[in-house]
Amino acid sequence: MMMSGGRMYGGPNVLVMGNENISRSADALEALLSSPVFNGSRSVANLEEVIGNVSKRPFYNSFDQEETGDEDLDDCIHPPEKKRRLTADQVQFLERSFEIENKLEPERKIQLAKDLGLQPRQVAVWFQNRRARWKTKQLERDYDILKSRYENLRVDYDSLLKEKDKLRAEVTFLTGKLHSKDCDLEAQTKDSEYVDKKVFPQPASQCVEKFERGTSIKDTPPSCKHEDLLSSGTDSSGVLDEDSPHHVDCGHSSLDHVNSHLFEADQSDLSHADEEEEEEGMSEKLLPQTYTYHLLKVEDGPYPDASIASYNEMFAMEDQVPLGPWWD
DNA sequence: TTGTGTTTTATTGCCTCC
DNA sequence: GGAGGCAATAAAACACAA
Repeated sequence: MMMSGGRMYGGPNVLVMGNENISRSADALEALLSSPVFNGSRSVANLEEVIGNVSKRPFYNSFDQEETGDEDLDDCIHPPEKKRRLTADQVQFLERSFEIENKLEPERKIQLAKDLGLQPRQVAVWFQNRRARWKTKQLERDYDILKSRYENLRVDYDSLLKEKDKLRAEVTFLTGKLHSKDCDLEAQTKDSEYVDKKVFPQPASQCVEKFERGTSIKDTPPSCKHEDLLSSGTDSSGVLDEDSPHHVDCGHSSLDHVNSHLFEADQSDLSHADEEEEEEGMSEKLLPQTYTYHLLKVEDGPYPDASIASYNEMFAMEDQVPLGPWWD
């Protein structure tokens, strides 16, 4: 006999009717109704009405077994029966009932118990355990659904990542292509512009100097550094030797033959330019856009600082997306 | 046959609701 | 405070490989 929280339960098939031991009135009523005294001739007629084909096998747990008051007394003296499983028919009936409604009202419980030849308490316990099993299954289903969704998202993410890399490579490729084209075009433009018109906005030395002081270039490419450009062919005043092959645009031979002309440009333009620079504090502004472009491209590509920053940011941000199974 | 893992039935203790 | 639900757990029943 076990007591808990004011409740009293007999063994699986043992019922003790002592009122002082039954604290749950409903259980007491159920016990009374389930007892052989009140329900000794219980049949499965109602069950047959509902499911049609019911085994005529006697239910192990029913009280249809021949019992007498003496046997009840024996149950008090002898250890209780071991628990027995419900028959397939009982389980089937309970399952159908559960499908209709997974909660059990007292009337329904008593009716089911009657129909199945069980104690109401057994029916209640079966429903309780059945709800627990259903909940577990439901959790498993939910888990599978979430896992499946996660896998789908992961696949999507991976393909997007690949696409991103592909696009990035394409950008790099096209950028390089654009570069070389622009450089060639530039060279041609300069050839025709400076050679034909004999116009140059400022001396190359000034040009380089402005780059050094400029705000848009963090590091002048090593091969195009101020020192490199001035190391040979410059006099103490920083004026380039007219015979020296100085290439602002590194590696472009098309400009080689005009350099001497370019670096001999009138210094008067420079003084004016300096004034402008002082006024606006913008060294780049005084440089021909093409020079800016060429010096930048050597190391950073053809992007102004802002563009480079945003470009890098754009890709860096995506690379930081954490990914990992949430259930690990 | 037996050891072991799984399923089913039942109990216990706690909690919420009325 | 009683009734009933639920989570955790015990224990019997069952399945199955070795």
